[in-house]
Amino acid sequence: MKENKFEIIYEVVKLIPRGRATSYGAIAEYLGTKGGARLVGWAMNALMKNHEVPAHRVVNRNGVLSGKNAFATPTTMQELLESEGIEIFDDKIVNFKEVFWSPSKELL
DNA sequence: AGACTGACTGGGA
DNA sequence: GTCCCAGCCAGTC
Repeated sequence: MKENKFEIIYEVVKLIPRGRATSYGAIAEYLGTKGGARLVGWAMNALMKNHEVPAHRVVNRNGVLSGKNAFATPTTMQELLESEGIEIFDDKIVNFKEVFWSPSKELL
């Protein structure tokens, strides 16, 4: 299954602090696969079954909830983020810059 | 095996 | 600032 990479992604996503959010590129960079940003998204797709992982904290570089459609409902992701204190407007994080969490920098 | 697609990103126009 | 093109890895047809 080669889910080894996905496993790392799960670990990183689960390590995301509450009220924070990160981008696919940040995780990809932490994994060492720069262009693997899509891979992260693909991993999230497989992560769907792993509801133990807060995938709602993972958004694209623009801070847009691009993967909201992967959740139970397109509004689930927004509801979860708002529930954690993150402000969402038009399916995108308002203060994304403030809630942005870099794994390779803050995690260390 | 070859080609297309996808929760993406970066650089150039 | 926005729009378009090319690159990346993994999975599916």
